[in-house]
Amino acid sequence: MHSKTADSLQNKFNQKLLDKGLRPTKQRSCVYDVLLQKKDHPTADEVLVRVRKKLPSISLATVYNCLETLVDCSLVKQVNMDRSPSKYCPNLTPHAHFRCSKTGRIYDLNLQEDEINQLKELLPSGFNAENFDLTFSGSANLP
Amino acid sequence: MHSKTADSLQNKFNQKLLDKGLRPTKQRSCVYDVLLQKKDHPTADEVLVRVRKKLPSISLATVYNCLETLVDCSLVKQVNMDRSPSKYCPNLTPHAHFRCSKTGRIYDLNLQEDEINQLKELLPSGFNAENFDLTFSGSANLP
DNA sequence: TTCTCAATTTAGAATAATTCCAATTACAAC
DNA sequence: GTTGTAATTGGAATTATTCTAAATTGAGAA
Ligand SMILES: [Mn+2]
Ligand SMILES: [Mn+2]
Ligand SMILES: [Zn+2]
Ligand SMILES: [Zn+2]
Repeated sequence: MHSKTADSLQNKFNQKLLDKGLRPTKQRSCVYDVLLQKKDHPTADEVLVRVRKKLPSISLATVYNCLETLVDCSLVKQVNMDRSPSKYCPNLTPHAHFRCSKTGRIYDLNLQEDEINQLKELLPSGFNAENFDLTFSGSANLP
Repeated sequence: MHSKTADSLQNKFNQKLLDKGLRPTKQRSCVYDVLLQKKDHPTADEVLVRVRKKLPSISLATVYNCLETLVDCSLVKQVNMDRSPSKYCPNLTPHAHFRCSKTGRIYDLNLQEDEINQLKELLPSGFNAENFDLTFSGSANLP
């Protein structure tokens, strides 16, 4: 597969916001860019620090507002683990997460369609899942 | 299998606490009993209300302390969903959760050993999971 | 272009779950 | 019974997030 161009991502951003009657402001755009540039599941605080490199006067309230808007527009996923601060992820494909207990680093584990079907087979009859949340934790020994 | 008697559960409770050099106090015992009596994943606030039927002067701080102790002793699991208050569950067998979006009710989905192995097969090599957290949400249509 | 006005941003206050703290109480061992 | 540590308690503190009300922005109307 080809990776998305900056332009096609920009178009997707504009489109999804306009679809909901919302404005593609520079704050929203910058928050979204920050998430695309380093896909490490930052918290709102970390997003604030990164966005301020471009928009030094943006407020934390606005970062929270923008993140909520991006989640509502299905441009970003909100990721919650235990009771730690929410993290944000621009990977919209169905995926699980792995948190390394040593480093705290979070990895995306992309899932194939058949793997998702396997997951849903865990449900007894009568249960109809629209969503799932799967997080592993342990140690990652990567090359 | 036979279900555990009240006595054998009492023994397990005493044993696990004593193993860690902790006292099986009436507050800890009562919090644990409340979780066993109605396995509906109550929050700390809900546990407080139930425990006060037996111990009217117990404090919320003590409920939090007791729940933390029970989790540390592997008598109870702490269950977190999104950013809602922590819930507590005495089911120690590996299981997933299903939250009905209509009623908010939470169901345990017990998993067989082979199903757990299936889950761990989702991990690429280099990832070693000690734990997993699997939560479905959707609508439950039960008989 | 200027005007208008709803949408957005902003700073700071408020909220809510949880943790911390310092004082009291309980209780096991001596 | 005294002592010493663990546990409980009420209230203060913490922290992530949401709310509020005022200022700013910017797209479309005039
Ligand atoms: Mn944060
Ligand atoms: Mn609660
Ligand atoms: Zn992710
Ligand atoms: Zn459970």
